[in-house]
Amino acid sequence: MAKTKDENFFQNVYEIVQLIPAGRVTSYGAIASYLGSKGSARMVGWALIASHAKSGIPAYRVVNRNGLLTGKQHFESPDAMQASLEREGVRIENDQVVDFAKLFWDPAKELL
DNA sequence: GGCTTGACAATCG
DNA sequence: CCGATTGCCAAGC
Repeated sequence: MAKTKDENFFQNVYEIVQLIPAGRVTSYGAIASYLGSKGSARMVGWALIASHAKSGIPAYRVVNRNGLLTGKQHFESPDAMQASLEREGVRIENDQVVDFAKLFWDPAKELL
């Protein structure tokens, strides 16, 4: 395996996303902050796009700060993200996670 | 090597 | 309350 420093950032994102418990969600900013690149939540989103090439990355558990399924458009189907979340017990309303504050999973705290 | 884009976030109007 | 703008950082062209 070619372990280049560049993949480090992506690898970190993949690991965190896979560590998200079912029925829970987190935000890009939280992951970015945990990685140290706080403020650059976009990088997390970019890594998630790359994660699409790799199976086993539940990217649907990652939503924006408002709990809005902004990235659903990047899935096979715009409804796949919501359907997957609802299947795990997460209720979605108007493309937004219900009780997002309760379901929010912060790696900096949970993985403390 | 520089400009553009982007699954965000925060602020301004 | 909602639309537009800026900041952030890395990848793509």
